[in-house]
This record gives sequence, C-alpha cells and structure tokens, in this order.
Amino acid sequence: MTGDQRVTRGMRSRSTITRRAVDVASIEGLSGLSFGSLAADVGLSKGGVAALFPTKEQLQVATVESAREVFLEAVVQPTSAVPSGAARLKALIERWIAYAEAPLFPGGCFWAANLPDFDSRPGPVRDSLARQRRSWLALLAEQVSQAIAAGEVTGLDPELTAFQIDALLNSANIAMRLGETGGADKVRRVIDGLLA
Amino acid sequence: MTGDQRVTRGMRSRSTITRRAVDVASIEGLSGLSFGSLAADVGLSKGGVAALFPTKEQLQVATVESAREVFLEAVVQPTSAVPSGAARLKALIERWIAYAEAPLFPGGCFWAANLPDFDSRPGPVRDSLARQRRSWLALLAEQVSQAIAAGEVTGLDPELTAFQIDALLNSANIAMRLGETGGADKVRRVIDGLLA
DNA sequence: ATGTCGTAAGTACGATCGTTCGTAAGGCGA
DNA sequence: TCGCCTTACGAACGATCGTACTTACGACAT
Repeated sequence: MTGDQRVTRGMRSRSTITRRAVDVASIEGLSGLSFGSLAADVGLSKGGVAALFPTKEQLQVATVESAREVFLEAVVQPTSAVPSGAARLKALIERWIAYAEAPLFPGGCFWAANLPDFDSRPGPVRDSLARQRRSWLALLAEQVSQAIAAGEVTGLDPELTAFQIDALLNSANIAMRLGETGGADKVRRVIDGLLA
Repeated sequence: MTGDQRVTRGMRSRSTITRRAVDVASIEGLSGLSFGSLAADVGLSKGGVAALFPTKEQLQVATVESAREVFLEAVVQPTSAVPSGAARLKALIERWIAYAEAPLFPGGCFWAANLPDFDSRPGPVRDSLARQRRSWLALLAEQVSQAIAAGEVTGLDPELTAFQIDALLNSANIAMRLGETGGADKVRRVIDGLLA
C-alpha cells in the first residue's frame, strides 16, 4: 500500500530539514537559509540536502509550508473545541500571543519575520506567504461574522476587524522581540474594547 | 571655518552611498547590503566604499541614520505647520500613508522592512532601529495627548492609541506591498472611528 | 537476477562576500 | 617646502554561497 521505504525515508529527512529551517528562518529569515549550515545542523551532507531540495527556492517554499503546519497545530487546531464566535476569537488571540511569546519559533512569528523580506520579491515564496496571510485573516473575519450572527457583538465589519486584530498582533510581536513589556496587554485592552 | 575639502568630499561620498543604501535596504534589507554592489551603483570602487565605512555594521548604522533623515523630512517636518492635536495627528497619518504608498523608498516603509530582520539580533543596528521606532511612537502619543488637552477627543490612552495607530500603519504597508487594495482606506476608517 | 529509482555522500566550479593591505593623489598645517 | 591625513583605487585573502556533476548503496519492480 504505502510501501517504498526509500521515499518515506526521504520524506522524513525533508521534514527534519524543514523543521530546522523554520527555526532558522524565524531568526535569520528565509534568505538566510543555506544548504551548508542546514546540513550541518541536521547531520547530513551539503550534497544530500541539495538532493532533497533541488533549488533554494524550493527549500524556502517547503519551509513555509512546514511553518504553516506547525502554526495550525499550535494556534488554530487547539481552538476547534471552543464555540464559534467571540469565544473562539478570543481563544485564537490568546493562542497567538502565546505562540509569539513562547519560543515556538525562536525568532517569534514566522510570517512577521519573513513577509517583509519577500513582499517586494515576486515568486512562489511570496505567493505562499501571502496566501497563508489571507487564510489567517479570513479565519479571523469568519469568527467575527459568527460573533455577529450570534448577537455577541454589533456594528463591526468582519474584514475590517480582522485587519485590525492582525495589525495589533503583529505589533505586539515586534514589541516582544524588542524586549518591550506590555505589548500583549495593549492588544488585550484594545480588543476587549472592540468586542465590548 | 570648517574647511578641509577632503572630509567634506568624504562626507558627500558617504551621503550618496547611504542614500543609495537606504533604497536597496528597503527592498533587500540591511543584511542584503554589500560593498561591491553599492560601489558599482554609485560609481566607486569596492575598496573605496570599504574605506569610508570600515565595517559592514557601521555601514548599516549609517544607512539607518540616513533613512531617519529622509523620513523626518518627508513625513514629520511637513506637518510642523499644522496645529497640534487631532489635526496634526491626521496630517501625520496621511503623510505616512503617502510615504508608504509612493515609492519614497522603493521597498515601502524602511522600518517595516528592517525591524523584523534585526529584532532578534542584538547590536547597534537593532538599537538604532528600536530607538527610532520609540521616537515615532512618542511623536504619535504626544499628538494624542495634545488632542486630549484641547478637548478634541476623550477617553483615549495616548500611549495605547499610538500603539494602535502604528500597528494599523504597518499592516497597511504590508497590504500595499502585497498588492492588496484598500489597506489605506481601512486605516482611515478605523482611525476616524477612534478619533470620532 | 537484472535494471531502475531515490537517497546520500563527495567533489568541484564560479561567484560573491567582508575584510585587509599597499599605493597613489591631493588638500592640509607647519 | 615638507610631512601628515583622508580619500580612493586595485588586488588579494579566506570563507561561504548555490548548483551541478559523479559515485555508491539500498529498495523496488520485472
């Protein structure tokens, strides 16, 4: 059925490489990735890594996809048990703050670190990052819509509110990276005011 | 008085180099700067550039300082004629949007592009970027305070509002970089709601 | 058993990087 | 005039980069 141990071994190697690459890219950026240092990190040869990811761009794309998996698992998936609407929205925000605060990725939010690098550089890496950003914004907007439908809040534009929440979270991430305290609390105060 | 044409010539060369470096860094990032390509851009030799900026880090710091000068001249200084308070605050925001929209720097906001690169990398470059960010936030908060003192708005925390405005502007910059339309309008709508 | 496919190592190539050095040119103060 | 300083060039250094091979080994299908 799923035989062929060769490709499963390859997939496993790819996975360990991209997991490491995500950590590196959250600090050094996707442009800072290199076959040589990644190979040394995971105990492979430079040629071996280059064989798994023929070009650097493909390595970057694979790293972005890997980051998305980790993000979904750590932030989005745990909130699936929370009721839709304002409750899940707040849960998502708290999860996100925890995600940026604790070093899930040692360099903080992966997208905050890499979108600025690639937003002026057309190509598949930028496309992938942008698609994931839109997906995250849509997820937030969806929960705002649910909150409106449930009568938990009124007078909010879902898309605009999602934009606003995302903006606050990104700034909180920067503040935490710079060692400023109170960034998370600022976000909570503003959003509590929004959803009041 | 301050004679010595040698050093003035050097200062002029340094200035042309950092001006060019600011443009490059707004796209490629401060880490993407290199003596070689900068020298080719401004018509100097690689060694000549390296003589003006002994280390790359000093080049990066000088580039950050140069970006600040351009930013102050383009965004802050033109609003000095506008009355303090809500009016100047709105003028600053419009100036900022224009600054990010039009290619004053070809890669959009210089700090949005480079803070994520250096926020996990201690050193003088990060310190300089962080100091300028705090200065910008303080400027915004100051105008909010003036607006409160003038009775133009009520119930706002200056520091919190500045944080909020800055967050929105940064997200608008990202949206514009990704080719999404309506980012600037979203900012205006939210801020109009804030200052209503 | 034979040939094919994918992982992986190893090597090499050309390019670019930051930095250093020696040297020349020219404005400066004594 | 002389010696000093700063700019600027040109060359070279060691290192690292992305990529492209050749080779080997184990797993698969025929």
